Amino acid sequence: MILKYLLIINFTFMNENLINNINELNHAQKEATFHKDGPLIIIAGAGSGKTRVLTYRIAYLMTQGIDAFSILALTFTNKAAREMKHRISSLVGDDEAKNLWMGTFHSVFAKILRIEAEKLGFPKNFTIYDTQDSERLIKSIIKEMNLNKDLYKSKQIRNRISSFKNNLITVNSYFNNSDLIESDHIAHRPRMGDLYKNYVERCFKSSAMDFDDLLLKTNELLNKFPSVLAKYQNIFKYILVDEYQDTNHSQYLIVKMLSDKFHNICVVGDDSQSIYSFRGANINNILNFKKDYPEVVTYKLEQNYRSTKNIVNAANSIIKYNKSRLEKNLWTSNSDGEKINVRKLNTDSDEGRFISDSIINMKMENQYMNTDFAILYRTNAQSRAIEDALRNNGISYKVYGGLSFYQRKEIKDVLAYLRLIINKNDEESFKRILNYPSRGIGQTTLNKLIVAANYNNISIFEAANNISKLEIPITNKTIIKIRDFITLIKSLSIYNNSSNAYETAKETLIRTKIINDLKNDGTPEGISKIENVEELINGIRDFTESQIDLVKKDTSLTNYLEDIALATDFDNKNIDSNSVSLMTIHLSKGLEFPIVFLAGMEEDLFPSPLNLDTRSGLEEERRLFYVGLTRAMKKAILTFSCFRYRWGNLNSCEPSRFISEIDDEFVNKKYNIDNSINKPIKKIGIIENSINNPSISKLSKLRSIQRKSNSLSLNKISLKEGYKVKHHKFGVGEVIKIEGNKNDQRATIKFNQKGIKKLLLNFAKLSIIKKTL
DNA sequence: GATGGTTGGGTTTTT
DNA sequence: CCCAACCATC
Repeated sequence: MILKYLLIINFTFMNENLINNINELNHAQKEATFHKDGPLIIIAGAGSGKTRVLTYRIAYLMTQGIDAFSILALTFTNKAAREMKHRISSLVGDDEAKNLWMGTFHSVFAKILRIEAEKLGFPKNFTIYDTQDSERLIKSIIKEMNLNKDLYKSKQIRNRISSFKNNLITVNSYFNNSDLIESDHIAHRPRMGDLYKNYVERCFKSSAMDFDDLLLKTNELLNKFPSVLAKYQNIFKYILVDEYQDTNHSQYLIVKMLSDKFHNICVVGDDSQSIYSFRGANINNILNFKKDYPEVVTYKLEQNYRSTKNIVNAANSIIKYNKSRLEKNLWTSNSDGEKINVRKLNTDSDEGRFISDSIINMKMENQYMNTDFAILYRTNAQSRAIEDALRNNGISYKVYGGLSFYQRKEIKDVLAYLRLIINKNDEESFKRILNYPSRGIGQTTLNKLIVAANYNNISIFEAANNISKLEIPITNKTIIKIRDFITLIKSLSIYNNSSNAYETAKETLIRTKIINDLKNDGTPEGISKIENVEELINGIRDFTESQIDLVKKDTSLTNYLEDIALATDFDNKNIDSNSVSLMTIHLSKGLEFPIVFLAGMEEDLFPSPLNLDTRSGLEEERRLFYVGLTRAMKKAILTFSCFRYRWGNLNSCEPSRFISEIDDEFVNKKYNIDNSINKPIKKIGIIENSINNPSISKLSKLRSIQRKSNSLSLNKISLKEGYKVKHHKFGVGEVIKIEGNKNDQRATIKFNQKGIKKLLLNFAKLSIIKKTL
């Protein structure tokens, strides 16, 4: 009904292309697409076409005379934004689509903050600190404050500050909150508040904002300046938020304020796919949306177009174990497909080998391409064993995430120069390169500069710039070196004033002699560093060249740095590079692949032991599993190993509880039948997988057998007294005594539940939980 | 202040 | 296992 009505009215404004596309939508999708004014929430199950709805909805709004400039669409990744924009361009034309405000929260509001920065006391050219920068700064503040670094762990402190910021707890509100102060006292961190205060001040003095600041300062801006709020409220007449289940409180408030005038707020999400609580995401934002907008209209997209029945039903059967969720019934009219396969392997290397062998076999049998396969895992560290196997089999692959390109040391060093050229107050960049390449200015001198800067309440650069006036006790010889450094930065800065990003970057490499330094290194690592730096420079060239096509071209270094500060690995992704994709399940959100391997389905790995303390923690792990499984279109294969290397030791593992949570009728748990009797360590040598699976190549069998001898000898876990260990039957305990010779070691272990036991290490299935007391 | 070697510590996920 | 931080030496 609605559809008919709208189509008749609007036919002339919508082009045929758009009409044809929209006509393919199902009823619920159409309704959500055509909902015009007022708040709406779209609960969109996995693979239910939410991106299509969002895309068509924006295109549709544009045909209804709504100016592209007044539509704000917030996505979870920049890549998603770019793809959506591209798609909309093809529907309504590039001229209009390019005017849409589209991007991640961080990138959109960074842009706005640059425009409004001065109101908050920041210069327009503020630097964006990534997690590493923040942590380094916190580390140095902890040192300066003479705090015990075992109690004040920089990483933990950063997380805590981050969660303060994401919940809009400023330094002032911290000091007014007795609960927070008390909890830090209990945690033996009475100086937490001062630490927080110092960190905020140092960022300010550095003219830097961290990731959380981009949201916090936006809140501050909109709260403190009603005229600014009004301005953006009027600009953004229609606001759309994708992946709403993963927004944090700070983001929630921004959206709420901006949409307060027109109430044209559309949020899309799936509570079952909320997996980012560790960075402050609050699932209640989606669960309680109705409370904020009583007039909200809810649409549910429940038909899955992505996966087979077996996959959808398996996923449903898992998620029902979660207590808190919105009512939803995901279904599909796709074919049954194959059951979910579960495979048991000996070791993590066998797991990798099984996966790569399977890929080869499936490619031979079914003409799959490498790009049809994804290998997903819980932690980045798991990629190594899989990579080795793929490499040995000559399968090209690409690992996403992990240490990103821009986080590599050599890249950060070059970027530090570029950042300092733009913003001389940037403390972290200054510290990074003051003595890189080595110019004879050491830690002692740096400490003196920091003290002087703090004392005079100026940035380190200023302190170094005024070194003689400040009477810092530094020898003349060193002062000359510092002056040279300052002059270098200043001269590059002047050069940059009349050059684009590419020219400045090239000039920087020449004048700083970084390339010479790397060339002198000569090691393979050094060579790869040179290659990386070259890649960076090429990237900068591409950036400046791509700007030339744009209407508002901006080839400046400032613009480039802004661009990469919020870039992720995905943004540089080469989509048609014929490779198998490896990534964490987190990163796979929003993607789909015909064939998905979920590797490392083991207790103590997935679910992560760090999330098992709370019900909500476990439920989030389960949602993560749900996300992983629902990436698969045709086939999902779960693998787990009996033994896995962890920090250099071979540890025994047990299958993840999630495997048994899948309803039996959708799973093929072959390993149970073939291998249900013997499990002791002596049996490791048998390559269960190869025996059960004739399709695995002989070559691989040979390799596995060769491997076997290794496995056995490596199996002796190097236990020491005081270690905490876990036994599959006796539970957690502590090693009291080790005796016997190398091949016949026995350990006396005091188990928490089952008392003291003597175990033969050759046979006991033990895994190390903690190496010290 | 640079360098090289040792040790101890740490792995969840990321804009 | 892999890194960073620390220490001892030049």
